[in-house]
Amino acid sequence: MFSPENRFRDYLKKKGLKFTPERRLILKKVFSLHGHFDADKIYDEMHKKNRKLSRATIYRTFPLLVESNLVKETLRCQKRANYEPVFGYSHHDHLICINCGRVIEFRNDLIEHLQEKVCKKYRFEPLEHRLGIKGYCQKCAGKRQRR
Amino acid sequence: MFSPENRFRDYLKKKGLKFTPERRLILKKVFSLHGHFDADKIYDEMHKKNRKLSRATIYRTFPLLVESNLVKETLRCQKRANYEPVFGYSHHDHLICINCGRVIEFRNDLIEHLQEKVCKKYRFEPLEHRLGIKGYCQKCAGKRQRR
DNA sequence: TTCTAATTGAGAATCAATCGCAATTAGTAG
DNA sequence: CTACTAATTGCGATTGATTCTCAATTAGAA
Repeated sequence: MFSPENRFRDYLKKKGLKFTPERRLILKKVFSLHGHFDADKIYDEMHKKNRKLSRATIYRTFPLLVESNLVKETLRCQKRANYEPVFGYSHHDHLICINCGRVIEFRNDLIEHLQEKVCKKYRFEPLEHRLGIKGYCQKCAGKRQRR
Repeated sequence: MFSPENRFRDYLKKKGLKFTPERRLILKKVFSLHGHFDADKIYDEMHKKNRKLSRATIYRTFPLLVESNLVKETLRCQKRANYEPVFGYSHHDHLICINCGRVIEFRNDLIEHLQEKVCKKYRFEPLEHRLGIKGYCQKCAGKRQRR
């Protein structure tokens, strides 16, 4: 009963917006990629499959997906905005290579637990957190040494 | 003996670069602000004080300040790149109240340590990390309950 | 089936950041 | 101190991502 599409339809209806073929396609593509994506990625994938749709539509659809809590924007490492699905995926944090853009996902329960403790200490009620570590991945760190 | 300027001079000399008046001015401004800044902030501050210098020079100087470990780029959540000084400032993370905007700074060495361990595990060379927890501060959480 | 507000695509506009180039200059070597 | 040269500057043009404008189209309620 619960699927990204259902949630998206509900959200759109509640807002008086329409569930168009374009929005359905973008939604499907987003959830078929199983990972991070950006506007260009979606654009290219669509055009590869011969389904043309404009960049404007893609850029207009992303905020709706975020608002309906289906995806979230990740900490941006480069210039372009990057997203990842949240519906059906569990929480994790990121290592972001500032050279090649590679993103390594990790989950550390002890860190999560300590965050909760910090919140308790300050009587802070957490809703969401982001932990991003920027640096060089193994490959790029190696290349740097050799310079 | 150790000052941002000394460190910057050393860095520039080591790289065969020059310590120009423009670079000195930018450096001074950056460290007189005691907080986050971006290219436009520096540009405006300069022009307020009647010291004109071009945006290009500012954009060209920031990477040098980062490379010499005087400032760091914060993980960007908005469009424009944002920086903060590191020389003379100690690391901290943030609890951010999404209701009143209050920012609580905290430091937890165990979390820091665990982050290092994660990096080691993935052979990732960390340069900078940012942990932000969004939610409600004590005051605002209280108000919410009563609603 | 009708009607209307929402949506689309295409291209123009915007905004941050970078680049190319001619004129200038810091700082080293005499 | 002077000459020299590679680095630097400002300017304006350029790039690249994203947003906007607007006429034509369409989802979906009535």
